[in-house]
Amino acid sequence: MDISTLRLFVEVMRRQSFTKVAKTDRMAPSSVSRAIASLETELGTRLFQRSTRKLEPTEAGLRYFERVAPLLEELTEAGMMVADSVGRPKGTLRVSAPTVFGQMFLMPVVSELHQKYPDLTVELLLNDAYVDLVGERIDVAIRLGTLSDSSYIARRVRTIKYYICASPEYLKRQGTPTTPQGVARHECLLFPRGEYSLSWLFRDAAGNVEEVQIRGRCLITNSESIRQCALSGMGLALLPDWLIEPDIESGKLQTLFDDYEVTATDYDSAIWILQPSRAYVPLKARVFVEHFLD
Amino acid sequence: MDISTLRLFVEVMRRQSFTKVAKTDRMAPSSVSRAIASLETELGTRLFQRSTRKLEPTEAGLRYFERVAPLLEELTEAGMMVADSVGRPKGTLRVSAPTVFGQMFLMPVVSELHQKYPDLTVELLLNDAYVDLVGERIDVAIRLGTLSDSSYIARRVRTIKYYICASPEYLKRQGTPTTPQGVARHECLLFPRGEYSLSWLFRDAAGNVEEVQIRGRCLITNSESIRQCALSGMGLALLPDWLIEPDIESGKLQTLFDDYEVTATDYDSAIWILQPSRAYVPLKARVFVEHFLD
DNA sequence: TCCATTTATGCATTTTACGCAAAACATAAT
DNA sequence: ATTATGTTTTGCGTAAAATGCATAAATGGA
Repeated sequence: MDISTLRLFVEVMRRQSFTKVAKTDRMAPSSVSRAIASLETELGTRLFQRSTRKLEPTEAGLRYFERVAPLLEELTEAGMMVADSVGRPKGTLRVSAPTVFGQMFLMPVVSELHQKYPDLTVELLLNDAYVDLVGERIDVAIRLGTLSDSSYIARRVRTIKYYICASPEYLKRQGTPTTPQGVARHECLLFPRGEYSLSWLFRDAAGNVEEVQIRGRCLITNSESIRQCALSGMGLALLPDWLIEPDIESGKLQTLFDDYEVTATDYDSAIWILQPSRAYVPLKARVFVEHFLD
Repeated sequence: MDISTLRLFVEVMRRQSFTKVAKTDRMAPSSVSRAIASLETELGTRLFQRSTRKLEPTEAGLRYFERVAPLLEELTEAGMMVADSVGRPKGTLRVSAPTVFGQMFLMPVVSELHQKYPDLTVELLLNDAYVDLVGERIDVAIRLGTLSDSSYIARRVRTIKYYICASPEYLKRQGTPTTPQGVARHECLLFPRGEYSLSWLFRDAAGNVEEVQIRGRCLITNSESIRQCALSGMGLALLPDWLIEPDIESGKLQTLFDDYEVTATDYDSAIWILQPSRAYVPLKARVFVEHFLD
């Protein structure tokens, strides 16, 4: 019995399709079919009840899956453990991160790692949708904002400070608001995340919170695009420090209300490093986190 | 990576030799060598430091072994679990038992199982030396006497009663002893187990214990041979009930001191069923135990 | 009834595994 | 030192198995 056969079995269980698994594993569907069939004859039981349109795990298949899947996890862990004993990270590291953040801060880390460790391959999965770390076999993930699920090991890197900002050209044209309530009279670039974010919260040094209703005709669910709009003088925007720091330094954006703490949500926002909780954290993951934190 | 490769690795770790493993697995030593080599390249580390005369596990090899060996156990367990879900026992059952006991009581069980379950193979390992259940992958073992090690699941079947016995011809010729001390004047057939057994202990109905020094010029470490000697009228023998029951019924042997409890050791002796302690006891093992207990 | 989709199978090709023989090699004995 | 011995490794030819493609079969929905 081959371990790759067992991995295929687990994948088919997860994806509920031979062809899908075959596609992502770059093999012929017939190979998957044959692999499962061989496993079935070896075990002496049918693992899936399958027709051309449906693929349904057998009772026995489910039980086998529940026992085998964690064993495969541990097996790869054990393999990585001994592989790491040579001292140099190797193999493939899968990193998940928000698109823009990854482009800005992870690309340098990746190239650095590539230079330093020639046996290491890095897969950078940049997308802003939720991804299941264990399901997608992610080693390290960067998350922004507040964490929802946390069956993972989470490490808070730092708090994100949000700035109200605009281009100097816009401020010269429309004037610079001096009080929080003054913002309400400005055109604002909004990130419509669900229910809230039609108001911004201003917390002054004394801790007093003031909520200001926001007006704006441009709502985009992509902070990079909002930044572009702000740069072109379309209005005020509330953007995270990491995104606009270069623009502030170059003077292309100007920040307002620096001595306030401004947020669109009432949660505090941070940069997080997530890792799937497992007994052994592979060297490649440790090295990546190290380099990311500088 | 093949699971059989991992099994080979574990076996080599246990046996500390490529050739020995190859021999018991009926394959060429070169195949073992290549299997280990492939595993090493896959992991990127050397697992054994080997010369032509020595085979020494690497630090990494030892760590890998410690993690992988139990995983393989669990993997086979999982396989058996689903295989058992079809209801009929199948595969190979490995049973260990003392030689004579096995010949007398296990052969019928085996043939019964063979008839009832055509997909079941039984390996009956009859030897009187100590065997390591997990190392030898034994499913069920029958042990007689007192248990020493017990990291296993032990089940006491029944107490063994020992009888002083002799052939009628011998008793007619030499006379029948009527008191325990009378035994001392007889020629006795002895089983020299280590230090003790040069005296027999008589416990009467009231619980009083009397120790009698035994004299005998025939010492054999095989109870079946002692039985043969007793049958041929060479003297008194202390033998377990299960061994001489047919002889008693047929009248070829006659028992003495039936209302005493006679032993050669001060421990009480019993028939035990042992099973390696594991999360899942395979159906074939359960069925064997059932049939053995009638 | 037909269509779209998915699994299974036949077949040809490539790849891999296997065992034998011989070599390489380290240790023990002479 | 030299030989002897048992063990791992390698070369090589054969055998077996895996793979992909093309195609068939089957099924549920339009």
